[in-house]
Amino acid sequence: MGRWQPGAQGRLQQAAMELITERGYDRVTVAEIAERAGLTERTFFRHFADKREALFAGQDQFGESILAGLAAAPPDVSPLEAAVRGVEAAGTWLDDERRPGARARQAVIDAHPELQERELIKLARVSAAMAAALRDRGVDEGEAVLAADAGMAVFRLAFTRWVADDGEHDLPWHVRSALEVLRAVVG
Amino acid sequence: MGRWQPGAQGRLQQAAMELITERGYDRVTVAEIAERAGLTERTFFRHFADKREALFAGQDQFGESILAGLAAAPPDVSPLEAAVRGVEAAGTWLDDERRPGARARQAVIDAHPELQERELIKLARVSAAMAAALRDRGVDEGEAVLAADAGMAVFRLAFTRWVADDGEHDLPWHVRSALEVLRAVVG
DNA sequence: ACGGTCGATGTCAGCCGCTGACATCGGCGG
DNA sequence: CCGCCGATGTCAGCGGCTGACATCGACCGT
Repeated sequence: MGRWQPGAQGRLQQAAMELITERGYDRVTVAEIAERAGLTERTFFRHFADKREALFAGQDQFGESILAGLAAAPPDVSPLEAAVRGVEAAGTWLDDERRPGARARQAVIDAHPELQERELIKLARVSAAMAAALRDRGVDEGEAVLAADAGMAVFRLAFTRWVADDGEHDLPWHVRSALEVLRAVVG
Repeated sequence: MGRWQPGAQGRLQQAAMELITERGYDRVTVAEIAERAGLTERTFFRHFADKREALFAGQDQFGESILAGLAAAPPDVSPLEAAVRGVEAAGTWLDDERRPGARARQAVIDAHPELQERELIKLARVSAAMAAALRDRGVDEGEAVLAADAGMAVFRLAFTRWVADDGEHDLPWHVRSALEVLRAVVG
């Protein structure tokens, strides 16, 4: 056995989630999170760039699965369809097993503006990456940006409904459903 | 003449903008901003909730002009058209005279992630307010959200192009232009 | 004119997020 | 067995932000 318990980062994430759900984000200090994880405040900041980030680790995989899904779309589909294939792929990553965790996490985020800010910029960066990928496929700049933003808007509505949903439909289903709503609104 | 020079808030905003463009956001302290404005750090925080907010005061008017524009749209236009009328109205508020200021401000924001976060949540709140206004008009929940988000996406693209534009077109023109792009992408 | 209230500001102490610099110490390769 | 490496601890310190209390000119009513 090593000098340290393994899984420091995971323990920090879990401790953060627990304490924040118990007391609320701003009534928990980083030192307390670290203490519950058996570490020091300084070590917390070696694993996460700031306090908020402890709740957003793993989001990278989410963004990558979207980009992979977009890249896997045939070259002849429309830009919007390609973007939707991306968020649909993320929908298979967020399967039913992850729904309770996603729900709890979203409740925490919805209750704290500073966490909403962080989530928004993460989504905006994914959207920008989608737009860049579409441009690389030869899509015009403006169309790429709007297709990516529209795809992300579809995802957000789908995700909201999936989180509120009691297991009747999976996330890809909600994505397709939201896409139909978008078509009705714009078309 | 009063005990204090008038326009404290405006002086703080100007001082913040100057110092940040000179040195960059994170190399300026609130105490320095306050000092240049002839005030103390504590007073800064009586005018602004936090350091970032000094660069976002006046945004309320922007959001209100959007909502006013939306409310002024005839009841028989489509939800998306109503949302676009809103952002178009904001486009008349951001006239040619304000373009240099908007450009400088946007350059500062683009250079600092924490400011981007703040901008994103402000736009998200305006979008949520637009969606609520559309719901009040009798629009279905999902359609309202997507129409508002789509309208905001159109605005963001239009604003980006307007800022980069050398005065050839005004913002409402860019809004209509971006809307056509959206229709091409989704339709 | 006077006294009292009000409101914007100043002052001060203090918490917390976050960082740089340096020390510690077990694991592991040579 | 030695020495390097890497995760962690320790410590000092800055800057954002807040609560509590003091200050003092303006304004209002008498």
